[in-house]
Formats: sequence, structure tokens, C-alpha cells
Amino acid sequence: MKSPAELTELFRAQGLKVTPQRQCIFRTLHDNPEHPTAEAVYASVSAEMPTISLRTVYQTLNDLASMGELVQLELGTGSARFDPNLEGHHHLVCDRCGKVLDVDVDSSAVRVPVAGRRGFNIESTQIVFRGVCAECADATTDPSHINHNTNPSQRSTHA
Amino acid sequence: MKSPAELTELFRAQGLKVTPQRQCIFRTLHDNPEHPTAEAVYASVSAEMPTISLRTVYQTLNDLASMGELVQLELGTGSARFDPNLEGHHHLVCDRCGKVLDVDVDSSAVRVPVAGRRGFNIESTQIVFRGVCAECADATTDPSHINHNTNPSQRSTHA
DNA sequence: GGCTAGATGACAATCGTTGCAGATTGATGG
DNA sequence: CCATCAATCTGCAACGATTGTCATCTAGCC
Repeated sequence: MKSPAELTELFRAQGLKVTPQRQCIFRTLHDNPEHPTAEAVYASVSAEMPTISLRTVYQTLNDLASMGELVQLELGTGSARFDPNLEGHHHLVCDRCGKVLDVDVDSSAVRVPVAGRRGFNIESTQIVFRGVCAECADATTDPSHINHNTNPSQRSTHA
Repeated sequence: MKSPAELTELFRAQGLKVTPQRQCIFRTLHDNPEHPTAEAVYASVSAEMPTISLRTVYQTLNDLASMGELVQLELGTGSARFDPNLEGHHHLVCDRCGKVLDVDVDSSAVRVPVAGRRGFNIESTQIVFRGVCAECADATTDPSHINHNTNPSQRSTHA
């Protein structure tokens, strides 16, 4: 993801204003590029700006996403995650704790034969590997660490 | 997916009861194995059993999913979809109308090198191809058909 | 036919997210 | 530096999807 300074320029170039709230969000995303949820970003930013509203965080994240500076991921973990990593990559998702890790995989290996596309114009390919992360596997007998991770509320949904 | 008769046996074997409502849902799923949402199943079933509640549909779909007779998909299209197709396959998702199509792709081609797994135990691999379906592409100048498809409410989320 | 665990249906509640409205403020030109 | 105005902020209400609750009902078994 671009630096806070670059994002500032980009926003101005689009006629969008750069408020302290937004700068704080830019910095937060730049410092922990870990697939945060909107709620997680809100928590980080709140530490610095206690009066910021969750609404503003959503607004800014959506702005960034629609400018393509962020990718919104819906991984069936209950809430959307925002990925500042724009390089082609894919994800490992823990079905127990909801943790998401980036993984490099050559997705060019998967191709849909034209016959199978039925007119579809494919624009992107996303691969999700699901399973159990190391911590959750270790904790099979001691599940105390669960929910200390990135995402507590976890549906058993597969996306 | 298994036949209604087989599902009936399975449910009984698990100590679950087979009510007319459930049989109706079994039949519905068997007849239109098209990634329906819970709402869509509810609509179909309601035609035959006007008094059934949406709660019952969710309950039964969840039961089926946890028995592995159905796969719950979260594709960022607003609501969960239930896939009766248990064969290894992947999906094409239209970013405009939310339509979901099955596609055969050999996912064995994508492998995460052990070094990249960081202890993750990968249990399944899901590939989502996003783009624009034939109908939506045709309708670029005449978007009137949009929302006549499987999923009207569509977030621009990518999963 | 009667029993009982399990299911149903009506309704409220939850969660993540967005719409709204009025007060506030960044960016621009003087 | 100041005025102007559109864009933004916050707090709250509303929304859609899904699940909890609970009193009533019923499938499966004797």
C-alpha cells in the first residue's frame, strides 16, 4: 500500500479532503498491514483519536477500496477485512480462530478453459486455503488462546 | 447431493427427525441445485408450505451443512449460498449481478510450498473467479436485466 | 395411543454495515 | 489572514442476514 503522504496526494487529486482522521487511518494501515477488520482499524485509531467514529473508519476504508488502494476481502469470518497488500497473492484462513495469512501462489496455473466460462469475462482470481493454523493445532488440548487472535467471531462458513 | 430418501435416512441415523418441512427442503434442493440463498430456498418451499418459517429453513440448511451434505459459501454477495454440489469444483462470480456458476478447475495445480504454510494445516482449497457474466456484459447499455438474477443485493466486496 | 426429545413458528435480538442530519472543517481564491 | 463552500465528521437510527428464545407441536418409538 502507498505511504500516508502518497495517499494524501491521491485523495486531494480526487477532490477528497484529507482530515486528521484520515491521516491517522492512513498511518494505522501503513503500520500494521495485517488484514484488519474495520473494527480493528477503529480500535487502533481510537487510541490516538478517541472521538473518531466507526462510521468515519468505514467511510475512509471504502474510499480507499474504491480507489483500489485497498482490497476488501470477504472470507466468511463474520466481517470484512481490508487488505493493504496489493501484490498478487492469496490467503490462508484458519477455520478455528479466523486468522488470515498472505501466501504466494502462482495463480496463473489455474485457468478456466473457454468452454467452461459460458461467456464470463474473468477479471480476477482469488484462492483461499482453509485449515487450521499452527497455534490452533497446538491448542487442541488447550484452546485457551482462541479468540486472542485477529477474529473472534467465526462462522463455520467456507468462502 | 444425496436424494431426499437418502437424506431422510441420514437424519434419522443421527437422531434427527424428518418433518414434512425438512422433506420439502430436501426436495427443493434436489430439484434446483443452483447455489440458492436461504431466502431463495424459503421462497421455493413457501410455495408448497406457506406456513414454514425462515428460521426452519436456516436450521435445516445448517444441519445439512454440518453433516457435510451441503457446502455453505460466503462469496461476498450479501448472503450465504448453499451449494449441494459436493464434487470438487470452483466458482465463477459475477461482480455485477451476483450470479454464481460452477466451474471445473484442477486445483491440484496450486500448491502452497511448505515453507509458505507457517504451520498451517491446509484442509481445503477454494478458488473464486470474479468478473462479469455474459448477460451483464451484454446489458452494459441496457442494464434492465440486472436484479433479475440470483442475487440482487451486491456489495463490491471481493472474497 | 402415549411419551419424550427434537422441531416448529412467531418474534425479538444480534452483528456488521450503511443512511441520515446537523454541526464542523479542509482547501481554495481573494 | 479571511471568507466561502463543498466535503467530512459524529452520533444515532435503520437495514439485511442470521440466530436465540420459548411455548407449542409432532416424529419416532414403546
